[in-house]
Amino acid sequence: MDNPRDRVLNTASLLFHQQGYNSTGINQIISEAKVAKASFYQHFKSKDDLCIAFLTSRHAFWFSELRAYTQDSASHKQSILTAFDFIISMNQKEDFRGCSFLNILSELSKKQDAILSVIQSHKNDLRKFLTEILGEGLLAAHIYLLFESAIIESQLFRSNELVLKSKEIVNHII
Amino acid sequence: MDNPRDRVLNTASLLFHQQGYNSTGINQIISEAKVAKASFYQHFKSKDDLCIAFLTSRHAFWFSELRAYTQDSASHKQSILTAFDFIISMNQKEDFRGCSFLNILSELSKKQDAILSVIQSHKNDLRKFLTEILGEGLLAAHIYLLFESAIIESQLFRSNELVLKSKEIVNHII
DNA sequence: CATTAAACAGACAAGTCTGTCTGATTAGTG
DNA sequence: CACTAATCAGACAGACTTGTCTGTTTAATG
Repeated sequence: MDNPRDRVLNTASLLFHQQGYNSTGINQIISEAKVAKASFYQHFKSKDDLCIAFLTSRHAFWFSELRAYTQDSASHKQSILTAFDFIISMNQKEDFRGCSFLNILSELSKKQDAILSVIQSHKNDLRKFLTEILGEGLLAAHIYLLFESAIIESQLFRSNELVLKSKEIVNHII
Repeated sequence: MDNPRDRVLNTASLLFHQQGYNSTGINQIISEAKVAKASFYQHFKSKDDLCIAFLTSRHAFWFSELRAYTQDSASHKQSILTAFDFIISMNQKEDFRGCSFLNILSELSKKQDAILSVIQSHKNDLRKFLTEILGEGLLAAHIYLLFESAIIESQLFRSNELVLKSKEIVNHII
C-alpha cells in the first residue's frame, strides 16, 4: 500500500474490475493512485504489462481465498458445495462484477496473446483444482462448467439465483 | 445490403464481433461500410443506439439459426443435443468469437443499462427456449448453464473440447 | 554532509474517440 | 423540369488515449 507499484496495482485492480480494461486509462489510474506518470512507467513497461501484473496478482488472491474458504470442509462433496458459496461471497464483496479473467477475455484483440495465455492458465488451474478433488473423469469437467456459468450468470443478472440453482444441481450429481 | 443503414449494421456486426465494442470506432465502421458520417447519425442517434440495433438483429438471427438447426430433431433429447452441435457450427463459422451478448456485457459501464436489458432479454429467451422443451424444473436450468459455459469455454480455449464434453454430459443427464 | 536512486509534477507528441456541422451531389417523384 | 429528401465528403470541436521526456524534490545510505 505504501510504495507506488502497489498503489498502482491496487488502484488498477479496482478500476479494471469496476469499469473494464479498455475503459480505464493510465491517467485515471495514476491520478487515483497518486503516482507520477514517470513512476508508473518505471514499474510497468506498458498498459498490457500492467494488465498481466494485475491478472497474476488476482490469480494468487483469488485462489488463496478459494482455498481458505473450502479447506475446512468435512468431505470432498462439501468442498465443492462450499466453492459455490464462495461465488456468492465474492458477488457480495465485489458487487456482481463477475470474473476478471473472462471480462478481460472479451476485450482482447488478436495481438494480445500474452494476456490470453495468462487467462487460460488461470482457468486451467481452476480445472486442476477441481480434478484434484473429484478425479480425472467427466464429473470434474461437469462441475467446472457449472461453476463457470454460475459466475457469469450472476454477473449478467446481478443475482445469486443461478448460483444457488447450480449448487442444488451439484448436490444431486455428486 | 443496399441502403446505408443495412451497410452500417452489417459492418458493425462483423467488427463488434471481431474486435469488441469499445475497440471499434464509428470512423472505422462508416469507412468500411462506405457511408458518410452524417448518414450514420441520421439512422442512429448514438453509438450505444447502434449497439442496441446490433444486438436486436443479432438476437433475431441467432434464434432463427438455432431453431432451423434443431427443428428437425426426432425427440426433445435430440433437439438439445443438436443445440450443442449448433455451438460447434457457430464456432467454426465465426472463429470462436463466443457470445456477442456476453462479450458486450463485460464492456458495459453502469450508465449503459439500456444495453444490459437487451442482453438480459436475450438470455431470458434462451432460458425460455429450453424450458419449452424440457419443462420448468431444474433440468432446464442445468442445461442452460452447461450451454452457456460451453460457448464461453470454447471461446476461451479456441477449441470445441468442452462443447463436446458438455454434449456428453447432457447425453447422460437427460 | 554528500551522493545516489526513486518519486514527484506535468508538458508534450501523435494519435484516437464521438458527435456536429457545412455544403455539394445524387435519386426519386409530382 | 423542379422540388425534395437522402446521401455524400470531410472539416471541426473537444475530449480522450498511451507513452516519452524534462526537470525538481524527496529519502535513504555511505
